[in-house]
Amino acid sequence: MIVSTQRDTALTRNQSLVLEALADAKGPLTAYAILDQLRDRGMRAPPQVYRALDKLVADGMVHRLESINAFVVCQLPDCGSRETMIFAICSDCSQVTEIRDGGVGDRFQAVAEQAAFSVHKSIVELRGRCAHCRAS
Amino acid sequence: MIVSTQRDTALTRNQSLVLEALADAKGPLTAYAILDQLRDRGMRAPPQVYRALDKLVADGMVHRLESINAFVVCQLPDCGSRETMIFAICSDCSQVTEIRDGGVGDRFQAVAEQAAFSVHKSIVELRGRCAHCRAS
DNA sequence: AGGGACATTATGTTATAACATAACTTGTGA
DNA sequence: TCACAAGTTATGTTATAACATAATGTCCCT
Ligand SMILES: [Zn+2]
Ligand SMILES: [Zn+2]
Ligand SMILES: [Zn+2]
Ligand SMILES: [Zn+2]
Repeated sequence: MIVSTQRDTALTRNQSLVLEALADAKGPLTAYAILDQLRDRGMRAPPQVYRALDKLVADGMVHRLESINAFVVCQLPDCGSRETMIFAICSDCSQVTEIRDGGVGDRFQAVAEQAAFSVHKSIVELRGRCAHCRAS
Repeated sequence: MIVSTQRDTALTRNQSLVLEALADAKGPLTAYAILDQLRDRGMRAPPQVYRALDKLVADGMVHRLESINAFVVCQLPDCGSRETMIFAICSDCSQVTEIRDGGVGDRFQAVAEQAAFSVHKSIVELRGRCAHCRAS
């Protein structure tokens, strides 16, 4: 039921539907899972979902998890910035914790500089087990 | 803690072919690109390539790049360990530089601990431009 | 103001490309 | 004959190309 976006133009219907699906989900969803979930609200084909996701990701309201081909709603404020985020993805329950850590980004810049590489975007995904799954 | 790899066992024919293809390539290759390249040497279907890749990745001789669904031959010694590697992937020419940096892994452990998350594997992929592409 | 002409943006639809694995069969050597 | 590598077929999963239509905005002319 989250609708408010500080950053940009108002969301279109499809964008709102996709964002709502992700916000209501307990964890990340694949594009096709979103599609299945929204079929009875008019979503019919992959491009509709992917186009909505493109916009939401560009605005920092949703993040793509590269290692599991899935999408998760942003958990932190001000993710439109280009700052490095760390995603801790539980291999058991697939729940995601989003962590902001400025130091990591600085470190990447430093090591990349040694390799004469200019960093535009950093992808950091930690695979492991969350506290809940370790306890059970 | 189990750290044994099958590195000392000889590679099978398909494994050798796939490793050779990746070693000869000037950048990462997708599984299907490898398949196409090896058709005239007997490779016929995706499972053959993926099974070879599974073994080479498990042994640390090849790395999977999650953000581009491609594979690259290891550029550093002793990658069978669980140490964190950083992959700098040029968005222009797709060439990859593999960087070892122990500090980053320690940092991940620290921030994950704050979130009660136990890290098993770290994925770090930097997207940007290599020196050569920036110059041209 | 009102109404076309045009551009722009969002959406819908079909088809297919690209990536990955399940399931089964066959060969091969200890 | 048992295990395992390899081969084969089919299918599942993720993502985009290509084209068509609808909705919206913007301009100019009357
Ligand atoms: Zn975020
Ligand atoms: Zn968990
Ligand atoms: Zn390596
Ligand atoms: Zn380059």
